[in-house]
Amino acid sequence: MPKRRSTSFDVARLAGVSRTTVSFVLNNVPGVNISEATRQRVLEAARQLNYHPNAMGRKLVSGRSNTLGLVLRQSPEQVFADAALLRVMLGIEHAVAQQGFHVLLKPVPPDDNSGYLRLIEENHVDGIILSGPRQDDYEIVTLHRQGVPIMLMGQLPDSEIPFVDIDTIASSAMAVRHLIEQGYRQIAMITNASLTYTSAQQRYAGFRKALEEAGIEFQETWLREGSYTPASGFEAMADLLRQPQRPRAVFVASDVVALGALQALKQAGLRIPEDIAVVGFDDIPFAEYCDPPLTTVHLPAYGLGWAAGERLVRLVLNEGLRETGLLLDAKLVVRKSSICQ
Amino acid sequence: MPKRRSTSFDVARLAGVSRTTVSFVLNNVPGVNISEATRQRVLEAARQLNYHPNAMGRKLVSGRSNTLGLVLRQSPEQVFADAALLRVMLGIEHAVAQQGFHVLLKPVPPDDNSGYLRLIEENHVDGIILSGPRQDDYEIVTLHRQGVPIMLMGQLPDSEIPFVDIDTIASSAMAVRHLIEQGYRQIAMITNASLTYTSAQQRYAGFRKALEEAGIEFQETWLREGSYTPASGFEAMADLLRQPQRPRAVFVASDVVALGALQALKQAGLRIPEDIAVVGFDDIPFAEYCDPPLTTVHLPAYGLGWAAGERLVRLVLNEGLRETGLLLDAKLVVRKSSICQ
DNA sequence: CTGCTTAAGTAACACGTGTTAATTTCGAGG
DNA sequence: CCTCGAAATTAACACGTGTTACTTAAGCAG
Repeated sequence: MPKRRSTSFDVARLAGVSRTTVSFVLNNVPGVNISEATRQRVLEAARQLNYHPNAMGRKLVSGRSNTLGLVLRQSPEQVFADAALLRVMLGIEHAVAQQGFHVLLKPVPPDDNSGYLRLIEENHVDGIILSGPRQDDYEIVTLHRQGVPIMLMGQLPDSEIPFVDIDTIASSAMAVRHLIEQGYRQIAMITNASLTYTSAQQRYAGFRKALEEAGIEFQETWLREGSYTPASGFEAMADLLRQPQRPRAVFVASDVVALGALQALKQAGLRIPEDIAVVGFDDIPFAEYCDPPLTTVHLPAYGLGWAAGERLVRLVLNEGLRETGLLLDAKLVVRKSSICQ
Repeated sequence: MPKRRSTSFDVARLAGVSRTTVSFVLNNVPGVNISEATRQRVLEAARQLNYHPNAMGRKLVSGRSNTLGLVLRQSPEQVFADAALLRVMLGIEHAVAQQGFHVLLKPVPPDDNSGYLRLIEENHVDGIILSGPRQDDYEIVTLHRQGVPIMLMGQLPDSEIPFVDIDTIASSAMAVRHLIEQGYRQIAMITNASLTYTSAQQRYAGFRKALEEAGIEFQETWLREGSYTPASGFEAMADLLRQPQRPRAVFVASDVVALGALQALKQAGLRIPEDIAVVGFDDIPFAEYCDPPLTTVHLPAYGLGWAAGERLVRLVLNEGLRETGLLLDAKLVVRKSSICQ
């Protein structure tokens, strides 16, 4: 039971060569000549000592930590409610693990704008994936200017920072178009979050776009703001039902919020979709098991994470990107909540 | 715009002292005498150069990385379905961040038993939090024997490895007792996972215990195995309903699985809780917004994470633990699915 | 045998820090 | 003026690796 971890020096001594040779052999350095005999001797010695190069020493000299920071700017409540986040994380991890990178988790509450600076100041991470970027986040712009590799999940208007996102406007327009094709024309909307968030704005824009294309005029009184939680959806929907004129369909720009909205509808004694149709957004795992199953826009969460990770690694390795932004396609998943038989 | 990060050497030069003095001042080393004048000069120089000690160098010499690995042994599907995981993660992060530690995310599929060995072999992390330990996971036992700090989330029978968990047997017994107190005596169970998992076994044991205490004899035909997903719950419940004799209540040992079960009940035209009562486990955020809202055992996910993180840090810092295992209390959340008016 | 080229291997430096042991400074007591 | 001890500061080593420049051995043509 060897207490001390064995170093490259130990391997060198056992193999009867220099430490340099060990490094050459184990890293397969190209353009260096090592005889097959010594190569085998080194490999055998390394195996025998169960040698694994210490990451620290390696990092120190290479200047790279082979670690990426995943920074979550959402508040704890939002994080809890974000069912897609886990899939995003797995996507990131699988993508970067292939290149030998690791993922460091760093939640930073919205009111703390410098909490993640240390990660790169102290060289803890080589780059940052920022989930839920906020418009007033100047630090991230500064960081990007200084050349720190950054990948946004979601977009930040008027910035040159690379990002990965879905084509939100097109996707939400697709969802609303689906309702229109089903014959609905009196359509309300509940947003996923306050309209100060980029993503909320875009989902709203798609809604407006689809209405416009169909020549349907928008009812200002049929817009409500959700805020990530089922509770907010419940409130918004209850408030909507108090309006003199009741919409025939609702586009709720978040499945989580839609869960609350569904409950409000049931409490009001309304049938779905007979009395009022509902379409959500995100396709959380439970959307399929709602009552009724929820028609929604499938967010390719795993793919988003994968793309973000893969692209950030390219940035760190200085391989460059073809285009700054990448927009993935979302698909509409039609279930019972919007199909009036 | 200084391209190169400034080092402690730069600070030393600017302050006109040696690098050693800089280290002493910035680390507030006790028992060393530094005149107030030079102390201020060093601090000012550090501020002026925006100096932050490079984590690599620090780690190399201290032998500690100040990073903990969060290893997820569940399959991707399980991870997706595990709604509590995010709260656990946040709990861990908040607890260890207070002590200056970071969290590295490392999903390791069940069929890969050595994927996380590198994390500690290469000294990437100082300790490991293992979520979803498996019985056949010999590596973790070996690691523990070698003195690697490890904290389990969940228990591993016949092992001395420190763990954090809820008192699962008591908690699930509490849930079943609640049903019994409501007057139900014909109670079926759907497990959260295959009974090869410790957690599934314990939840089942609690079920049996509550029945026994109430003098109710157990019906072998009323037990079904779920496997983390709503789909598995749907199947299990549908199969249960095919039995000649129908139970009057069901204890589903996972809210996620329960969602599928609920749907199966509705498709069969049964009313909840009038025809059949349902109690879940975990209290996922959506349990409150099911139809009907689900009675369930509230898993203190954030607290579990926090405790695991805090205790692992103690292990890493060699502060020792009072007891190997820590059992947190879970609470029953009574909602409509089990209250027949 | 000489001179040149190539294969094989290594000494030495760099990375940025923490820490021990040694050195210098300085004031006071004799 | 000398000495001694405490206060203040630093030289030097350690951590474990990657990499450059250099040395040695060997092969081969002339």
